[in-house]
Amino acid sequence: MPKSYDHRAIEKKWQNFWLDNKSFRVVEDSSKPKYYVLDMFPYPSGQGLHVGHPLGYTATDVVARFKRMRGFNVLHPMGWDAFGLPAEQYALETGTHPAETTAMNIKNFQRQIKSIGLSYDWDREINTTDPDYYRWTQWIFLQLFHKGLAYQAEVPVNWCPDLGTVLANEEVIDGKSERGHHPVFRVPMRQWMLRITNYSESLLEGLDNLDWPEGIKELQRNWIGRSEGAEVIFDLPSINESLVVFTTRPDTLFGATYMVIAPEHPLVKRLTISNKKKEVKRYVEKAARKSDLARTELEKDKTGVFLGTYAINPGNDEKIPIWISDYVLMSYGTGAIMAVPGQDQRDWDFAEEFNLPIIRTVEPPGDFDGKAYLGDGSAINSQFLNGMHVNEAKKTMIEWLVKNEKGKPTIQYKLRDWLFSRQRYWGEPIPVFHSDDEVEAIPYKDLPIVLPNVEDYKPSKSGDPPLANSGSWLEVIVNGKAGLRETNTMPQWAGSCWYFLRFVDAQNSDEPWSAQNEKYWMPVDLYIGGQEHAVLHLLYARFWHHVLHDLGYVSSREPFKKLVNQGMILGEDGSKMSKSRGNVINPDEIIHKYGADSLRLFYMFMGPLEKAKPWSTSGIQGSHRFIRKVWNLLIDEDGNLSSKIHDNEGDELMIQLFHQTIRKVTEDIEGLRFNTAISQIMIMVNALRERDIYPRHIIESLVLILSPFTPHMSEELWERLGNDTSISFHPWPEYSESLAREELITIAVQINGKRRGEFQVRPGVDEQTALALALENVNVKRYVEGNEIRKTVLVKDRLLSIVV
RNA sequence: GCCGCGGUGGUGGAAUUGGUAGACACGCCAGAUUUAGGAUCUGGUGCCCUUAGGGUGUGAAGGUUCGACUCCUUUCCGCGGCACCA
Repeated sequence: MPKSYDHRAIEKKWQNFWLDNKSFRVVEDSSKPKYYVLDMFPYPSGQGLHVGHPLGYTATDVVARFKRMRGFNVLHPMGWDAFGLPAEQYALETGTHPAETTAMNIKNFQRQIKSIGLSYDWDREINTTDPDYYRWTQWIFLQLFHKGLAYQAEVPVNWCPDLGTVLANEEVIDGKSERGHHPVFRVPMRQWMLRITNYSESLLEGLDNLDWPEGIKELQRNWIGRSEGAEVIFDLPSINESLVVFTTRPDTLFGATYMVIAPEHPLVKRLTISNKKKEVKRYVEKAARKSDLARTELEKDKTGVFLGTYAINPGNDEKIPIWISDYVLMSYGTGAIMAVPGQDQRDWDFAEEFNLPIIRTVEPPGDFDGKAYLGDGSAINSQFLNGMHVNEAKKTMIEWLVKNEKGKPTIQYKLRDWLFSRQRYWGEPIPVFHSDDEVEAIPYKDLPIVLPNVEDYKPSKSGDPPLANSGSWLEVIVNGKAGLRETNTMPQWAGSCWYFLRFVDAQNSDEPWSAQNEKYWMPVDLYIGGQEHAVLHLLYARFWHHVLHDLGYVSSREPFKKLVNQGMILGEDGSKMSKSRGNVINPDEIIHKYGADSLRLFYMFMGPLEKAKPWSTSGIQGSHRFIRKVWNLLIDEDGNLSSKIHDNEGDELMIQLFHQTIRKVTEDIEGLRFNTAISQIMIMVNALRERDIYPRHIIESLVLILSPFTPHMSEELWERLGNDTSISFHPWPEYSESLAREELITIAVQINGKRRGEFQVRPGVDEQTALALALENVNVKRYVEGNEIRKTVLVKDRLLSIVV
């Protein structure tokens, strides 16, 4: 039997108490202000919780507990993002059904999460692989489909043979799959796409008013990649047609000395003269075969082929040669560019390689020694633009283009439509069927389309999904029309695009959520998760939310008001935690050894939430030591409440410190500055320990303000202090500004900018008195004596600066 | 290359409408207690000078100011993201 604090017994006791009493079950209550605090729900992997997970979870939990004590009605839910590759890969290897693996992993995650003492409302737990959940994921897909935002297209996709699936652009990194690093190739296939590009502007604008880290907003802005420019029409006399190019620099039109179109461009064949056909064909085929990896590797050397025909530069009616090159992408703009080597480095490189003319149209500064000049300057060699600076020249040229019907202003985005189908088994079936070459929606009433049991999860080499072999499941008759079900499934992102909406009404079996609950809870007030979801999840979820808003299903345009990214927990050696480095810390072991409260407290004390910080064994020991210190403050060696606790106001200094502490802790938790909140509590505990008497009201408040961080110990101490209700909903202590004020303050004295002494005085002292008091100090006197005081500056209640 | 974030003791970090740099904690040193280890308690701890006291110090260099971790200029280093997007 441990003499002092027994974290294992006490933590178990209160975890059971909270679960048995459903302490954190929340119901809508319009008489109370709401607060929705959300974690990015995890993918329940076989590895169990990583040390990184509980950091964010603890932060939201501290806020949730704090807000409850402040009188808010707090929605704090948890769920499982359980569709996805690993369970399916595991099934391929072992034959265990992904549903089985998933259930097992979820159980393990639940156990781990409960052992941290997180205050979730488990009645709202959700699982994206549950038909009662994905029924509504399918429902939302149909909303998109009926709105024309989901469509099929034969598109070049990122096909990954090793994974047997196509991947989204976002899932391909340097030509390899994000998961597993397998090579990825460009192959045309029939795919489902979501028209996220219709929402480019909306998604961009929405960012402005969000309380998100600037970095994440910038990342999304870059991803959307808006650029303003113009479309310019070039005539193609050889085929008697014209071709539109996009440029951000219409002012450089007079420097366009050749044109480049993408190798995949539909006009390539017709624009090629006969004796170039062979060469062009070879180049086009080579470009098509190139994986993304190869394309990036060959970044340095420009390649291309002259087609033998010409376009007419609308600015000066000059003939310019048309080339193909893989540095022009079919997927951006119009797949064709006007090349202006004088003002674009890529065009310059190409022009140098193939001896094409270079005309500068912007005067570079005298000392400019580079090649292409991208900066501002006066226009030259540009007829009516000459002398104008870039911005004015752009404007003038666009006006000219419009007037002469040679072009118009336009905006381009880098954002592409979202490839939404996967040739995999473990995902939501797409609720449509194919009949006579037509695709039709499954009626809402027939949802969910439940994923059938199959024996073979393996995708075929041809790219046919596993569901293609699922026999009678495929056959469907809707309104007398027979057809075959869609065999592609949705990507893993689908379930997480709306889970925060399901939480507001998790058990509703008639609709995905009720308008009433949505209006009450949404938007999410605080969303905490890893930075790795900066673009993918957060952009997709915002997209769906914007659509749902346009359809009138949600009341707010943006789902997540405030977003915070927790920093990574590094290994004790300061590098990324990984099995191969052998620096992985297992949260289970830490909780067993030091307790959940120690873990929570240490996480919050380590440093700023957003920062990456190394794990520290002596650090967790320190937190554990502090917890025992607090315990020993209240509970004596025999396990009784300390006899030093008295109904007593406390001495003046203690009262002052007490109010300062309440103030700082309150403000710091509000601002998510947990580390400094804890440090302030430590200061108060240290001060209390020096006293012979512990004023009861201060001790009670101490337990209260610690409770968001160390809820188990706080509940236990609260009970031992004689309370018979849970601390979790007890009102947060108030502070008094006047009692927090210092009676006597220390003012530092600087002479010529160097600190030479200090004196104590009541607050609000004026400059003359301060100077007089300062001069009483021997050391100060020494520096001032024999010199003339030229100037004094008094910083109120802080410092007096004397210049001699 | 471009964009974003960061650089403060031996370590994690405090402190920014410009106002006592290093709070709090870890570690370390000394002492107390203990059969020993551990635990606990007390004191010390940026660096340099023997002390009073002084010098110096927030990646580097310069600038503004009575006063700069904080503002400005230049520069170095680390981390994350994007990468032929016309």
